[in-house]
Amino acid sequence: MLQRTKIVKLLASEQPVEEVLIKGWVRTRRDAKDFSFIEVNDGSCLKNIQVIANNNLKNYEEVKKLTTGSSLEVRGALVRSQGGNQKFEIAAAEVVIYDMAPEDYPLQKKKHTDEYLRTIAHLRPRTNKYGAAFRIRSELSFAIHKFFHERGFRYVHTPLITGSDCEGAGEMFRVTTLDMNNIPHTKDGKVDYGKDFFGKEAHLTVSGQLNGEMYAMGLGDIYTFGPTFRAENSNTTRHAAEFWMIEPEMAFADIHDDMDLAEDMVKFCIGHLLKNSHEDLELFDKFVEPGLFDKLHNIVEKGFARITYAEAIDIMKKSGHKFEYTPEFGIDMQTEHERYLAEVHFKRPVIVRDYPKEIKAFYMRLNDDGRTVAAMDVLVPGIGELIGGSQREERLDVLLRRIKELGMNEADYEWYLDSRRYGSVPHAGFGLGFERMMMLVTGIGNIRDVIPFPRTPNSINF
RNA sequence: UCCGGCUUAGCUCAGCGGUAGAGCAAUCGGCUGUUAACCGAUUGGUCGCCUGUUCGAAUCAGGCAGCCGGAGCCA
Repeated sequence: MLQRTKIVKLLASEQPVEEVLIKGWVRTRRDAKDFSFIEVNDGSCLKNIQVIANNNLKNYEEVKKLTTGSSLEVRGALVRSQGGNQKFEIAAAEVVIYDMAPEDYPLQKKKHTDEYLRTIAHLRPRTNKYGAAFRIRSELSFAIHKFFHERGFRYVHTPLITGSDCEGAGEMFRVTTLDMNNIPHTKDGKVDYGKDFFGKEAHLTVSGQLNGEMYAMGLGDIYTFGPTFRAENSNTTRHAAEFWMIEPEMAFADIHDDMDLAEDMVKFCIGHLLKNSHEDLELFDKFVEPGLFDKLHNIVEKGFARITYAEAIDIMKKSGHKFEYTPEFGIDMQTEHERYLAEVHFKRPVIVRDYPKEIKAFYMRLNDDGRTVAAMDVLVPGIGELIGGSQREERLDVLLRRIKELGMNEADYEWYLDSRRYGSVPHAGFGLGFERMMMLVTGIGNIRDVIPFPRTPNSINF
């Protein structure tokens, strides 16, 4: 029984092969006098393989009707091509048609806009661009795991449903099994979550960090890589309600170890893609972001700039550049500031650290100056904030003081505080938005186009 | 959520007060080792929805919806 061969393997062949079997979808068909050229793609790579279907095939009349999008298998010989655009092609001995795509197949053999393809997100992986994008997405995921695995980090699965409604990273989606048309109430008129599935309020996670820290305190170096949910009404090209995040956490590490890890990880992943996804990346360098390869090589080869928040403010003040929001110590950095630093001033990724404590989360470690925290953001050209991280506050008394200052409920964090009560150690970590990294490496400008089925406000099709 | 723009054939768009157009796709035919093939013909639209102005609205005004971009929030 002849085994199916993936097209990527056939196209890499050095020699003709007497008999091969391929299965895939028709991208386009062109008729010649006594035969038909069929371009077949099976998703294993960007390129199609050209099939020569001669009129001596017993179902040639059917083959001549093959439309774009139809599915088939072809048995035949891999032979050297007479045409100039490909080394090998398949001289078909048998073509078995699985399914003929009717004339209303929505994908034409021409360029479609991203906006249109978003309306048929279930079919867009069959296009060159989206096929390439999602092969890259797969390869990038693998690179992330490879990077951490090689460094001895353990992969931890933190929960997606959480009982603490105060992780402090944005609006959360409620998880409930209560009947929305018949909600139970307590005596004082509030919703009685005691009758809900978990016996208390539950939400989808906005971050696995707090759980991740607990595992770093046991396993040393860990990372999470999973879906995250934010119910923010954000309508931008860089936000989705469901996205994937990578969150490493290192025990016995400070903010500088954290920055090193972030920079190494970004460089490793891009290096991996340059090596393993070159053909797919070429499409993006050619049609999506001219100069993409230069940008990626630049990131891998040059170090990231590293400055403090105070220095960043200073650079912007002295720049003479006109900002809509004037840079002053204490402000939260705006998109225009991040872009100026990464795109105009440094022209490469820049890590900003030591932010005023007022604009950062409670768990970030208070610096000796008493007014900044050991937080760091990695800003990259074109994207803005790619990574946000910090050294965590390991001193129980300082952490408790911060929780009080911010008016948070200490009782909600008892389990978290235990890590500071029993064998507390300096530790640090960060969060990386996986889709933003996808945007960085492909040049794709909209987060909706780097995630298979995007979820954004008012949009949950497919 | 705020600001701006867009919505006309399956797709991409033109038309901007006088009864709807192009290119591509599709369909049919022709030619051809072609390569987003080529040549010819045909099909295809209550111009997003509602209301108003006007003798007359795709075109002007108002409202609504959807989409796109920017901002905020952040990953």
